[in-house]
Amino acid sequence: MPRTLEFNYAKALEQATRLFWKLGYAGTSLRPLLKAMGIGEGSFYNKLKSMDAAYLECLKHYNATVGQRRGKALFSAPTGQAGVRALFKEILNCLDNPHAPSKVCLMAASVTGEVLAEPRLKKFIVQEISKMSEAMIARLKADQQAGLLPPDFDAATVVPIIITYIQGQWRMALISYNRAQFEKQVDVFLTGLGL
Amino acid sequence: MPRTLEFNYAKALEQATRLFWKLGYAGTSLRPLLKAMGIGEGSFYNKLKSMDAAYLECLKHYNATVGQRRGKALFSAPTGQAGVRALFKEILNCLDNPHAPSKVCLMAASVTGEVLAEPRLKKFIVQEISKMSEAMIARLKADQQAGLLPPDFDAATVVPIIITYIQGQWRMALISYNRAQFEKQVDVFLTGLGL
DNA sequence: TTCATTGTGTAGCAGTCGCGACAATATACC
DNA sequence: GGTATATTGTCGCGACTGCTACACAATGAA
Repeated sequence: MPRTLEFNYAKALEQATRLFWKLGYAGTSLRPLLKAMGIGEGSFYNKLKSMDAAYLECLKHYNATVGQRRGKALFSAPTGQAGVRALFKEILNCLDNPHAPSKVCLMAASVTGEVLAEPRLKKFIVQEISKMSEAMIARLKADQQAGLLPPDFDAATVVPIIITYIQGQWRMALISYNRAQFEKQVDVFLTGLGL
Repeated sequence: MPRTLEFNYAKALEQATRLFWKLGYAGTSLRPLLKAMGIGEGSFYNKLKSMDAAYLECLKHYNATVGQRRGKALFSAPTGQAGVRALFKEILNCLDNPHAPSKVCLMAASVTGEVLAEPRLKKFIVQEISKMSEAMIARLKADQQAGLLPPDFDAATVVPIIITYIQGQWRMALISYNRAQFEKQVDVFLTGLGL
């Protein structure tokens, strides 16, 4: 019965995601966003309701694409230990990608007072981080039960440390990034944790 | 020969710092800032020239007060190793302070695309971080020469890892903070690094 | 006192903000 | 074809952005 959507929603969302990724949540205003998406106010508010909602959709889109690759790196490795190292390799690949709108992961960039002030955004971000966290804990505990990690290895403590370190990495990369140095630091860091 | 400043500059700067700290660089607009400082446009632009310049002054003020306490924690300890642990304790104290405008360190909160886009702000931030970094390396190397740390201890690699972890800590605290957990994680983290 | 110098308040500029009203348009079922 | 429904572009609202021009007030030196 209704009229069909005139613009390519998937393509528009991808462009929106890239702009948010480049300029940040607070730094992105409506007009440039519309221009990047190639649509007008009418279409935007018809489909996306508000800026906040649009940002949330972009976060979901980001997680379904870039985030999914990280999950894959973590899970397709033979062991949890190898998975964690593969995850870091994937992160370094992102940092090396010259086509990315920003060095910082869009998710990590959202860990800010401004973004977290929106309850629905905060809920989603907290959810996604704890999802990743719990998955990592599960894999490492499996390693442990298989005898690949010592019995006194405390996955529930180590994983938050890793997540915290990753958060820091995204930020530090904004200041100065050198792959070789990062690789060495990651190795020393993980080795220290017994991984 | 000139007219004297009518308002208390130090007090106004303190208030400005607190507002920037609370709302962030991009989130703080001129009018509320003026209200917090208790002055008008005339006085503001006469003394501070621009918003960017004001933010820089606030960063300097923050470093001279809060930042200085962290430096003290690092340096007044008997050894570098103890200094690092004291630094983390100081950070946790900040996270526990209910009167702070925000959980995140103002400096760490400035490690953002938006802030770093301003060359003068970026220069200052990079400078301060590398100052802290080099000081920490020096202290740990002194420990090493005194035989308190093993000869293969690589301060130049370990210190950036610590800095990175601290950056991550400020962000993670925005999501959920529990002192006991953080303390345990810090302990495991530092112990893993040989500290 | 006179005068140069600087601080302060007011008013307003030109632009942008997110958002909604609205008419025109295109679709799909009857 | 008629009609209900949904998408689209345009226009503009009211509020806010950082910033500046300008008149005026206060100061201290001559």
